[in-house]
Amino acid sequence: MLIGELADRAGTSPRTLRYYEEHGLIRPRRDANGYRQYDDAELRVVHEIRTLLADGFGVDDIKPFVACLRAGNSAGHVCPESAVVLRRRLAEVDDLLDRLTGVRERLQDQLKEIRCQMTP
Amino acid sequence: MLIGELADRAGTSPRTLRYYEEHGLIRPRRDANGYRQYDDAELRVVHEIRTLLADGFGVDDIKPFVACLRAGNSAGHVCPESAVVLRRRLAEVDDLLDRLTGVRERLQDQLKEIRCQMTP
DNA sequence: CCTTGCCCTGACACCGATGTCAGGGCTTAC
DNA sequence: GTAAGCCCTGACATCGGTGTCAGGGCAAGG
Repeated sequence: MLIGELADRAGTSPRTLRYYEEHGLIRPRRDANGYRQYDDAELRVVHEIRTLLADGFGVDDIKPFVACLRAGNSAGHVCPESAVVLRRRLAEVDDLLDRLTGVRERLQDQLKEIRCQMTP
Repeated sequence: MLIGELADRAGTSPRTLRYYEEHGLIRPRRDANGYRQYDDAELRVVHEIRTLLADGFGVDDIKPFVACLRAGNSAGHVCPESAVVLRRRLAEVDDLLDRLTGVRERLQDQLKEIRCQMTP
């Protein structure tokens, strides 16, 4: 499978796949051409990568998940190295949720204050 | 008051104050030197700016708040123009909270799955 | 032969608030 | 006169995933 086909099947672009490769997430073989050649299993890997990115992981965080999948596991998150990253990200998300909740309260208070001023 | 003093009092840097000016948030007078000259009221404005930035507003969003303060109001958020921005940001924050909550659930599920595998 | 369509590499653009550096001017104190 | 410390402008760097363009190769079909 060439890069364009994999990109289509994964719902992304060749540019993006080359970026993942540049960061060590995928390692396609090369045809005599120099063209990247992917086998079907890579589709699964790319899906894993994109799901994790969508959940706010960085490319470097994702490496353990990919390694875990490549090692034959049924999912990328069932390895201890992945768990470390999962826990770190969970802490970040909790932090973010706390701060956003605070922001939300301040916003609501300020909006409330406007309405009160309008009916003095 | 010169820029360095205002920066110190506001807990920020001259660079940052020049950036706010560049984006139309503050307009200091100039000494014969060319040096920026700020009066005390600007400290209040800078605090407002920094609070809003910390709550995730962009510099453009902040303009109505500053205008509201300058118009003699007790706070930057008590004007209808500010309310529009407040409501928009509140919607953004709600969106973000929803998505982060989803992420958090996925993370917890995956962590749970690891523990289950360890005690089969 | 020429076109079309895919592939390759390398590089710049984006967004937004801030840091930082270069190169130069003013004021004050020694 | 000179050193220190503030000020000025202008410009590039940051972070991260992606778009996009330039310049060039390869393959298949007319």
